[in-house]
Amino acid sequence: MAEGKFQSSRCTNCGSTDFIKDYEHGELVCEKCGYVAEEHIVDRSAEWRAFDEEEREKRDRAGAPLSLMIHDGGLSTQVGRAPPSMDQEHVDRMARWQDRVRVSNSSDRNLSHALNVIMKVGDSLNLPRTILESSSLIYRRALRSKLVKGRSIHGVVAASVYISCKQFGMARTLEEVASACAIAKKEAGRSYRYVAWELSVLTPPTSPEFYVTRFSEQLELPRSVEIFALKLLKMAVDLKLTSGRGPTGLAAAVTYVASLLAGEHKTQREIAEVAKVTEVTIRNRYKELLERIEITTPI
DNA sequence: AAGACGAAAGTGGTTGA
DNA sequence: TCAACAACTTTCGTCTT
Repeated sequence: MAEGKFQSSRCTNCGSTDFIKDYEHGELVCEKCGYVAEEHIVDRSAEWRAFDEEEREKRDRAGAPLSLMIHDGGLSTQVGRAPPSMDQEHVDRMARWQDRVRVSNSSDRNLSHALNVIMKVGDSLNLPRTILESSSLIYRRALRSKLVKGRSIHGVVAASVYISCKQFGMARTLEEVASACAIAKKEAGRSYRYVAWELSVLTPPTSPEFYVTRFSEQLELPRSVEIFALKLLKMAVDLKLTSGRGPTGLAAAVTYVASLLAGEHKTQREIAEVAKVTEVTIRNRYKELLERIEITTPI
């Protein structure tokens, strides 16, 4: 099994046991040397469970992969935890299921259409299959609860995708999801609040740390800078500097400071661009940070 | 000249009466 | 429904490197 490889949590390059997760690419990367220990961990859904012996044993004993039906109805109780994995077999099953319902009644046609949209959105947002499957389950629950009636399919798809991104800690903003669904942010937001409320799905705000990882990657900053930024972020959280603040602005600010102090200087403009916030916001955030934190030179 | 700074006014969303 | 509010944006003049 591919998962087995992942279990040896020692870097084959330098022997370190410290790994960090790259959510953007679903990779497990050695903290010391940057060696990519395992790719596509998100697709295999290994990263959340690989260090949990009990879970792994359970799965080993069960043998076959967990069914798509299992997390149906269980979403509201699974907040913060990743649903079971999905492999090629699941994708095939989903496709077959999609084909099967195509000719049936109106709600099945609606579902079929929505699944197509979800696939496209997932493609343009670079989302792993696990999230797409989870999105489709949320959509299906919304459909069953008659939430789609009188609303646009795209709106409910946006809500479903956004909710499952949040549940998986996948850093995607509402704006990005909305634009992938070709709808306005306002409509996506309305739809998201409605669906989340009606389905009683708890969605904690996306943690800034997921954005830090993503921005560092997009800016091609070295791993050390990202790690430093995460440390700064933790300080900010501990100092309660984060409440009420947008996660992207915060992530942008710590990324900026980290890049500065690590001698890998990026301009406020560059960071503002990938973070989709303004330079002013970056300045305001990091000013607050510098007022409260004694910066010691990193590395 | 580019980057950073910060003041001031404007925007869109939330909250609470 | 409306006003107050906080976070954020836009714009722009000024300072720094």
